[in-house]
Amino acid sequence: MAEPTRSTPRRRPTLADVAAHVGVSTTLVSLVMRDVPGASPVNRERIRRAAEELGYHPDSRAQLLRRSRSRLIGVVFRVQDPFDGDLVGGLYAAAGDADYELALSAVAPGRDERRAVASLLQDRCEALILLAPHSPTSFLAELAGRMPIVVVARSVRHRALDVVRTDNAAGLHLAVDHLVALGHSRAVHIDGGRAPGAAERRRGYHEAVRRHGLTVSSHVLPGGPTEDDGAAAARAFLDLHPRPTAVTVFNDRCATGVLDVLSKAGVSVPGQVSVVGFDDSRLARLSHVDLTTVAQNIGQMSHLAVTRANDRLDGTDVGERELVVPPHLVVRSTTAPPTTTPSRPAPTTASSPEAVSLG
Amino acid sequence: MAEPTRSTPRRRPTLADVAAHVGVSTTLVSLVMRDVPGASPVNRERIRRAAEELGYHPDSRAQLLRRSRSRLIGVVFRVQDPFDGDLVGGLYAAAGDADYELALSAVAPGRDERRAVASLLQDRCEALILLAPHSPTSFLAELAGRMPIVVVARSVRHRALDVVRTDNAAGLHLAVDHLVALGHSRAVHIDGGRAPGAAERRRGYHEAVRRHGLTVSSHVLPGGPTEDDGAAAARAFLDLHPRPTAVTVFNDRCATGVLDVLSKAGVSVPGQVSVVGFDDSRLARLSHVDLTTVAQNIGQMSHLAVTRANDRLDGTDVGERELVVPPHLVVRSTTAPPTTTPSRPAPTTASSPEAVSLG
DNA sequence: ATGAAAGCGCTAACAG
DNA sequence: CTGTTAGCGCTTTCAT
Repeated sequence: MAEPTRSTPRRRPTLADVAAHVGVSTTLVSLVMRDVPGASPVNRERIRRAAEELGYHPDSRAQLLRRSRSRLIGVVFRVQDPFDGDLVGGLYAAAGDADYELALSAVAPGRDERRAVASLLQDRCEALILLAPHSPTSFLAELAGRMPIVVVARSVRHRALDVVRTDNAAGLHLAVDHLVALGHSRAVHIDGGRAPGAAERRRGYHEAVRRHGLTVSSHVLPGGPTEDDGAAAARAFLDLHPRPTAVTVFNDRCATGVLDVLSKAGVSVPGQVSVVGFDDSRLARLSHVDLTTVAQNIGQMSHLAVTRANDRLDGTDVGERELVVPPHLVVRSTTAPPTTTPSRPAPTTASSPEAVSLG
Repeated sequence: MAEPTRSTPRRRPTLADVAAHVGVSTTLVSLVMRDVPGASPVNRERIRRAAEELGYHPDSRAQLLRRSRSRLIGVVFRVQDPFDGDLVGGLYAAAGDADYELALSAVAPGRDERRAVASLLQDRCEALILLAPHSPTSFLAELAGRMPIVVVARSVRHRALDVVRTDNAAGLHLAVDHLVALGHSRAVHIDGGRAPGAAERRRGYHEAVRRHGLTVSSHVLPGGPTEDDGAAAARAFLDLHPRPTAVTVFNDRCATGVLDVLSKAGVSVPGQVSVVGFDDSRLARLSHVDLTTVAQNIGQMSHLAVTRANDRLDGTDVGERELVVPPHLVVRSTTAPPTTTPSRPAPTTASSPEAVSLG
């Protein structure tokens, strides 16, 4: 009878154990475990079998210590953020393709970015990918003096930092174009406050609105990145007069808060108001939310981030430090043509006669 | 002029570099860096300064390789799950207190639990904490033959596995007690299907309902762990006749879906229907959701998981393999007394005269 | 195709 | 208080 409840597991087997078990040198075992040529098929097979039997797993610490390169990329992410979660998924895939391992370090309550980075520094990562970091640029720049740093989803302008981000302004162009094409002429943007990307999205909204000659529509309601921010903004929205028929929102989380308040207030979406989000997060895809939204290309962003880190490590000469990825619009069920004919521009507010121009 | 854009960062400094820079032995530097006694204040200071100046960070791979113990605990978590996110936060805190480091390995689309575990196995973790794993028990048991395994938030019964979980049944007792105290007598439970914990919560609901002598109320509507599941269940709920005045839901995500559909259907919460969730996730705390819910004690669960791993590693004799943590009720704004007087028990269904007993 | 030996950066004896 | 030495488990020359 075996003793499966043994509380002191035996020492983990080493290369030498496997070698001794088969009766060959550690060198040979090393070759086989790494799948590199230089061992006879016979030995290869015997060694494989022995490793399996002993439950041998190579010790990555020792490997890393010995190898010239660690092929390890550190990733700092916010353990609570769904968008970061998606990105991490993409990064795993991209890293695998480029033959890198990932070391994850979370930012959580009680664990700030500095700590997350410090732990990665000790792990011998060759480069760092930081997801939407909020550390001061000076800190990021200092880091970049040590190793390649790729910042994702935050726009930092520094000659030593690589950035991969979505073209936020373009995203709002898409959103506004869509609304205008549906026939909307009175829109409002609920912004993201000081959140990363908020300024660009706000700017994109203004540009698009101006381009279409919408006049009264340039309202921006203060919002923020969270559901609560959206809920608060929606309450302000309900007081607007005349009430816009369309609203673009900083991100999906915020949009969710907006939708909830509208729903509770008896305002139908998209019947009375059309809503467009940003991110195409899991949230937006939920069947009962089914939010029209601007999708960030997570796969491509992940791929670019890893590739850029790799290029830096290889010393490949890359051009731009900033990689801007175009988003695309995902039309779902929160947008539709406005039902009421747009009321005439209130004489109190509007000065321009061409209130609606369909682009 | 410095060259801050230098694309080939210099080799990272080693203990020997620092030692040479100060003119002492590596041993002394090692002592100082680890904050252990045995160096003169003068040298201590000089070494600290030199390390800082050179930007020295100890190489954790080498440390781990040399030390007898790694004091590293591996954590497998679902990168998408908000509850796992909370737990990871708690685990960092608990690990810090017990002087352990955490190695994170994510389960993501394209990266299953086996891979997540395999990578941890190579990292020389001494023990593994698995958050709500879905691997077969046989796999977990096999793992437990190698090293201590602590399973969190899933009930696995195996003599080699430690489990830390919430008392799910007790949670539903709390929920039902609360509803009954408010005066409800017709309730329904939207369950979690095959999700971990769902069966226990369902059982807890039934027990509580029976204990209170509620008769008609034993309905259970099929649901699931996601918002979509909740939305679907809510649509079924709306068709119920007579409509229950209270509903307990498998978890907060599912409850969110329920709330949304009710809201869109013009059913007021808590006016016409009271809703209780489970988890006390961030979702529940959002001001516009403000969900009454059963809170899992994340801090304690994290603490227990780390402590248990530690005890196993120390060979401390621990009793129970299963640690069951009591939840508590957080009353927010989705529960209130029923407004309509409970309709008399329909003679067709009810046989018991004491339809409502207030505990 | 295979093996012997050196050494990655660090810590743990053991001297002094 | 400080230095010397050995070796953690592995990969890498360099032999054979």
